Amino acid sequence: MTSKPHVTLADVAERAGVSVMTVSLALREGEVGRMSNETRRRVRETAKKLGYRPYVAAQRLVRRQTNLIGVMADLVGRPWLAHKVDLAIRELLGRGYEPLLWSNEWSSSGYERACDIFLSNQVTGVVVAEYAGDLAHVLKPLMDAQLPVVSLDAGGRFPGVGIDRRQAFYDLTTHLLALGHERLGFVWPEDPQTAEASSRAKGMQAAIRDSDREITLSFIEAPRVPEQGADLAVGARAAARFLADEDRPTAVACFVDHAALGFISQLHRAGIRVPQDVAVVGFGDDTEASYSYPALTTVTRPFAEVCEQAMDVLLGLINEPQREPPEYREIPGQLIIRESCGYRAAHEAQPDTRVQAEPALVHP
Amino acid sequence: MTSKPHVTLADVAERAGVSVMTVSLALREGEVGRMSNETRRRVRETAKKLGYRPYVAAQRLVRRQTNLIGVMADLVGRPWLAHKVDLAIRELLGRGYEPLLWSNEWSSSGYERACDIFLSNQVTGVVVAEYAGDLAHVLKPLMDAQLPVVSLDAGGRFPGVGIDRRQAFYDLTTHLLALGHERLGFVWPEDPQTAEASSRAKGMQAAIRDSDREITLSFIEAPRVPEQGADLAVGARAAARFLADEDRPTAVACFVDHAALGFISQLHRAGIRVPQDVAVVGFGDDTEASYSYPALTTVTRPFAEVCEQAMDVLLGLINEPQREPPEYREIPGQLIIRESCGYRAAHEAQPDTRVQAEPALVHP
DNA sequence: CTGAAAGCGCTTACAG
DNA sequence: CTGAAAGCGCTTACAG
Repeated sequence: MTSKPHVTLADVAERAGVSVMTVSLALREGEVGRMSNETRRRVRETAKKLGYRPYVAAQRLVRRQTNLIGVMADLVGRPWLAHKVDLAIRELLGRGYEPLLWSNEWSSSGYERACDIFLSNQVTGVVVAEYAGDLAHVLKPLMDAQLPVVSLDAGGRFPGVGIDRRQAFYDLTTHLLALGHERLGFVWPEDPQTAEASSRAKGMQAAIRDSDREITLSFIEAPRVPEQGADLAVGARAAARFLADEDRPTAVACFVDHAALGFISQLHRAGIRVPQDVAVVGFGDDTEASYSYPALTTVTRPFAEVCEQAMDVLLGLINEPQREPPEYREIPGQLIIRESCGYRAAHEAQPDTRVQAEPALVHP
Repeated sequence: MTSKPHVTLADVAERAGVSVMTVSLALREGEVGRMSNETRRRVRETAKKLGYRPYVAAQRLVRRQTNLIGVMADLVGRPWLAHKVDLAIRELLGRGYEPLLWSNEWSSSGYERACDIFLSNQVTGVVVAEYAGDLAHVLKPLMDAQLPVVSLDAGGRFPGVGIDRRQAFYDLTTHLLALGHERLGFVWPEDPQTAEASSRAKGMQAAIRDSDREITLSFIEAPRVPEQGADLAVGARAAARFLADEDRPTAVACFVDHAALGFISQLHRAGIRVPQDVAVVGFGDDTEASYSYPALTTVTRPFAEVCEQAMDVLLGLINEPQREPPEYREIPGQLIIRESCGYRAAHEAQPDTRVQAEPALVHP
């Protein structure tokens, strides 16, 4: 109603009978000692009584740097992306920064709009939490502005930290081979990048090479349609192709847990048992993976470490711009053995069981 | 590197040989006609060449109102919350506002911090997308500042729009009763609110009353631990209680889809078939619901309508503050019949099938 | 059609 | 220990 609905420094100053400058100083945290305790106390009390809150737009205008960090991600459709962003933002807040979040589905312009918003808000750095094909090109405005950009498990075109998918699939494959499987499958979405070219496939192939055995690896690619639950759908579509195959693999690794869940649901529907007829493993250790039946063997995403280290990298870029930026590096996850690969009899296992041991059962 | 890394209006003005005022005017969208096309063109070209972007902090400071809307939610743990927030933000952007998102897990202070941030940024309105027990108390600072607050499916303590859970469970129950079930169960998390007091239970009881039959309804409450996948865990824990029951219900309605999925996975593990031995239904139509086995009978959340209408309410509160705020209202979802209630033989059904018809099979 | 002045709310120097 | 002055980048009146 009133034309000036908020309380300003000047209001507090007038009420407390001091200057604006004194109020500003009194309300600051660190600055103890330069001011009489009596004045400080009186000012703070007045500010509190009036419900004063500093207006950040004014603070940002006058300070040399904002404490804003742009965060680019897709929040929808993949629960673990929201989780990753959540952890990253907590790290930022813990270091005194504030997040300016932009999710690419919020506008049809997506990344372009994100860059606009970040630059118009004078962010001091940017976290890219989402891999996209032409990232380097799309983020050019940020590079032109010489903004520090960090990749949060979004590929190695920028300094940052990510998850080692090659290692994950190396470990999954090694485990499946130890169980006796000789015909492996790999489920992957039809993508700009082919299944063979993925780091996951390279991990599988390396494990096969290291086993010194005769192993076949077949790639099962299924179309990905942009929709809610796209990964589940990829798994379900891949199952149709798998079922049509005459010489089926006995063990299938899916590129993410949700694909494995979609894959398994279609096998069930076709009367094929997991793990008795086919072993299935995923990647990511999504919460659904431990509450499905059978519970999914998978590899964790070490987001906590990834986020912490990536934010360290970002702060390094911000605070020491003259230093050579570090290389993008990857952190390995942890193999979690549950029911879906047949390591334990299904009825023994608990949904939450996290076994880290040598395989005991051997597949035919 | 340079102490003034960004281009300002003054820079553009100097380069184009006009005043700051003229640049400001030339760069505005609507203001065509008041300025010579030649000047406008030259200024815009110069601005583009220099890479000028207005600094929003300065704009906000000088304008009477910001175009910021605070959005409070939990982004993590429940994929559909991210989806809801996503839709709401798209609505906001389409109406010329910008979102200032705060997720309650980002800080231990949660809501309190959210209010702080919103007020410090001088938002013109707030969307509350997350139901929490003591909401009215926690949001008091917002009310004190006379900010328009809208509930986005977050309960009726504020004007806004939500989903009609009572109707959803009325419809689910009516369907189960038509299938012949007489012993029903309702899975609910242990909560400040008891199962009996929930609007879901009221919907079930109303459907039972309206059926004029002798129906038993038992409440299966299970502890909820704050963790990733909490709803799945509630379902799994409820299953343990269900299995220990001597006189088990033949049909169980779970408060959300994820609880149903957790519930079903434990039944499978115990060798109990769904839907042959027990019918299970959920609520929400999460993507996992259509890709599970059996695919889940459930009720949709009409988030698109909810978000659109809630944002209309918010804009009404902002633009006509003198008018009486409208009542909180609820929109019904749609019953989606899939495999888990035994309506169709499991092997006939497709994961995506959305049948809207009278039940044909009768239990038991 | 264009410009000089004032001011949004705050902080950073610099005086006293 | 406290205050008056200048200014961050922009827009809103108001002159010419």
